[in-house]
Amino acid sequence: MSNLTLRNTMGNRREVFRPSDHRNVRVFTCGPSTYRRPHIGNYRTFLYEDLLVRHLEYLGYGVHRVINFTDVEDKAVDEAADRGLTVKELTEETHGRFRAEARTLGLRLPDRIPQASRSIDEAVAIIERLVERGRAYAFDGSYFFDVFACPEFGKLYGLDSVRMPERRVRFARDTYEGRRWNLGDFVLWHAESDDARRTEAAWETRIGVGRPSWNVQDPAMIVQNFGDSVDIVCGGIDNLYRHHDYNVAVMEAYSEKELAGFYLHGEHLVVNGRKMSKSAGNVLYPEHIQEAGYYPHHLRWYLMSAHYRTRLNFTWERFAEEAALIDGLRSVVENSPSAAGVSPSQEVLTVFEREMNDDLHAAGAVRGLVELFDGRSQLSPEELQAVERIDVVLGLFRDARNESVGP
RNA sequence: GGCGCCGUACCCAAGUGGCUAAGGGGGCGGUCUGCAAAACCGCUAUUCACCGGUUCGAAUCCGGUCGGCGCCUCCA
Repeated sequence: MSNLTLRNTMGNRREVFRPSDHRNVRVFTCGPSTYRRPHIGNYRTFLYEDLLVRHLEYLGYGVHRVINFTDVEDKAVDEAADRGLTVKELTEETHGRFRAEARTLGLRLPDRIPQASRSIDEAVAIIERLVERGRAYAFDGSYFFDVFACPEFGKLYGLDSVRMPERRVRFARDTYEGRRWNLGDFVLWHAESDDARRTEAAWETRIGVGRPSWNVQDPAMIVQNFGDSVDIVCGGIDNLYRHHDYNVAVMEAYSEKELAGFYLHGEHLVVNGRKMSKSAGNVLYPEHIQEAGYYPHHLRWYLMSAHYRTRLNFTWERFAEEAALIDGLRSVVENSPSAAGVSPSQEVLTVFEREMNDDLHAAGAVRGLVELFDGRSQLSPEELQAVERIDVVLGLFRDARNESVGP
């Protein structure tokens, strides 16, 4: 159906994309934290996922995308407890702001965003089955995943007996806090705590009173929305170690099927060569871009101006250059005469499809347009027609005739 | 300490085996202009951190060295 090639984190190889159903694609993407607001690096990840979904639709697939809120994880409970809120109230606050900012950036979101707090039954069912199969065990009201009952544990990250033998051996010998059997075992269910009770993040269930851990919330939402497997799992690179590999372990122990055909991981946005962090004081939010006099399309383009699997270094100097580039392109598009009934320029479509089918190289597609239109003041009606068609994916030009966009 | 990514001109950056190593910024020179700005034109890496290897051929592959960054704490 398409010539789309994607780099798959599983195996770290480029593979031709083929969903299990040749017409429909199931995409599972990790949503924002519910305990603090997303910064522009978070939005970079959501943007490449947005481009993935839009491009799959361009290629003719029906796409069922889930973006999730893991709203009962430890930090959400802590934050809610600190502020005297329930986790539900905290989630609603975050959710509203996220939707508003996403809309401004042109990120399309599903109408409904699943929440871990609404998939407790699925989480319990998963844990029960893992216990039945000897893959998980209870201790003092909590439940843990037994990594040694899972021979392939760590296969996504590469944590296997070939690459990290000492780690497996160490897991075999140690115990941790007298609770876990092995150091590598991870929690599936937290027994109820005072903070959890206070923030209403505890549920009475067949396996006890408590809440699902981060490691079982995604599997629960996958089961709730897709069943046993999906076509693509997406997220930021930091989700690879100890989140997606745990998801793989849990889901595959549960279903005895492969979780996903493809795993995509986006690299981080860094600022002046350093990772954004609260302690470094270099965290940038969309409002900082707005305050500097830029518009959402500048940020949207900037965040896609490097391939999603390469680290993007934010500097104001480079931001200004990229803003000038996209404005130049937009003004050419804006000055172009439209005409009904013309067929789109094949040359433009070819550049776009070549780049996007090459592991979603949106930056290459746009730079290809810049090269194609170099020195021109306007496009032919056929070229404009093509630009409008591919902009359904890129989302950079639609507002070219309407500058009233603003965060 | 372990694992991984990266190192292309003054700056940013594309390019992952083969025509003369994209592009942008900056700088320099020019056209235009009362002067300037803007715009446009031209110039700005015999070479891709360094050393060695593979190959007819390497920025691209392999080994090593140096340097930067990231991960190894529920951080997209």
